[in-house]
Amino acid sequence: MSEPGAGAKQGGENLLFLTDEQLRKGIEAMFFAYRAFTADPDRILEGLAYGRAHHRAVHFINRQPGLTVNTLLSVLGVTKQSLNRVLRTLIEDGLVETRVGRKDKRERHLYLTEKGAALERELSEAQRARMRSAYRAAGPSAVAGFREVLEAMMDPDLRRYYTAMKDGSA
Amino acid sequence: MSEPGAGAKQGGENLLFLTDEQLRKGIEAMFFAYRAFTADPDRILEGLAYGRAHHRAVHFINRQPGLTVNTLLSVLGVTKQSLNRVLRTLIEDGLVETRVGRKDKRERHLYLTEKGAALERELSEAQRARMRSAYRAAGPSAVAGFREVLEAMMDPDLRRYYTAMKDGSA
DNA sequence: CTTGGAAAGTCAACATGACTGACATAATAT
DNA sequence: ATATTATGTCAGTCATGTTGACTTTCCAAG
Repeated sequence: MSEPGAGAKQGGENLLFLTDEQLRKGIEAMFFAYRAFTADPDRILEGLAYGRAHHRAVHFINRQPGLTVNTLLSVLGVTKQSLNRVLRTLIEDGLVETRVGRKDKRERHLYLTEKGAALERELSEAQRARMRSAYRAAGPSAVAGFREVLEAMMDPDLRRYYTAMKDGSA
Repeated sequence: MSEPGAGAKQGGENLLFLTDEQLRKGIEAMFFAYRAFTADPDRILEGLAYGRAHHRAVHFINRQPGLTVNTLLSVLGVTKQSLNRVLRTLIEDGLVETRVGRKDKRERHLYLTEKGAALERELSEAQRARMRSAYRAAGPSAVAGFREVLEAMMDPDLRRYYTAMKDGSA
C-alpha cells in the first residue's frame, strides 16, 4: 500500500507483486472466482439426484476413459468410501460402466456411457461457458499467466498429473 | 509446449486459447489449484475447534473491520443460520467482537479481537506462503493475467465488491 | 404514534459430502 | 502358502450447507 514509488527494494527487480496486500487480493480472487466457477453446474445439479461430487467423478472419467478406481481416488483426493457412494449411484443409474482389467483382474476401469457423457457435456458446457467468457475478456496472454500461476500453486503430485494430461490442443 | 503455430483461424485473431480443450484444462487447473490453496489452512484448522467456514469469516472481518453481519452474509454467500453457527462460536471464544451500530442500532459491526487477529495471521500466512511461491515462480506479468481472468470469472456483484476493496498497492 | 419492515438471532430438521474404522472378497505377487 | 493390493461395503461421525418458523429490537413512513 501507499506508493513505495520507484524504489527497487531488491536487486533491481520490482517485487511489488509479492506484497502481502497483493497476495491477499489473490486469495480473495481465488475465493470469489471459485464460487462463481462451481455455481453454474451446481444450479444444474440441483433437482437432479446428483451433487458436486458426481460432477467431479464424471469429469475425470470423461477426461481419462478407462482410468482405475484407485487413480480416480488419488486425482479426486477423497477416501474410497466417499468415492464409492458416488460411483455406486452413477453405475446403478447407468451413467458409468466398469470393465475388469485385462492385465490385472482386480482393477476396475471406468467409462462413461452415452448417458453419462450427455450429463458430462451439459455440466461442463455450463462451466466452459463461464470460462470462455472470462478467457475472452482477459485475452490470450492473461490466460497464459492464469494457467502458469494456477499450475505453480498445485501440489507437486497433482501438478505432475495435470501436466501429463496436457495439452490436447495443437 | 504445444506450439499453436501461426494458424490464424478467425479473422486474423488467434483464438486457439478458446478451444474446448483449453477451457477444460482451465477447469482442471482451477480444481487442482483450489484444492492446494485450501489445504494449508485446513491442516492448521484440524485439531483446532474450527473449520474452513470459520477461516472465511475471520478473513473477511479482518479485511473490512466493522462490517455488518448482513454484509458478511452476502460476501460469504451463505444463509444467516449457517453463518450464525460459525459467528457464535467465534464470539463465545473471544476471537470476534460485535459493536452495536451508532447510526442504526439494529446493526452489529464485527471486529477481530487480538486473539482473532492472531488466528487470522496464522491461517493467512500459510495461504500467502503458497500464493507467494506461485507468484514468484510465475512472475509479475503472469500474476497480472491470473488476476484478470479470475476477476472476469466472478459474478458481477462480487466483482464489484472485490474491485471496490482493491487495491491498496500502487 | 402506530405499523410495517429490516437486522439480527435462534430452534429444529434435513442433505451432502467429507471422515474413520472394521471387515470381506478376489486376485496378484513373493 | 502367504502377504499384499484393489475394490467394495457397513456403520458412525462431523462440518457445513439448506428451509422454515419465530422472536426481539429498532428504524422509518404513514
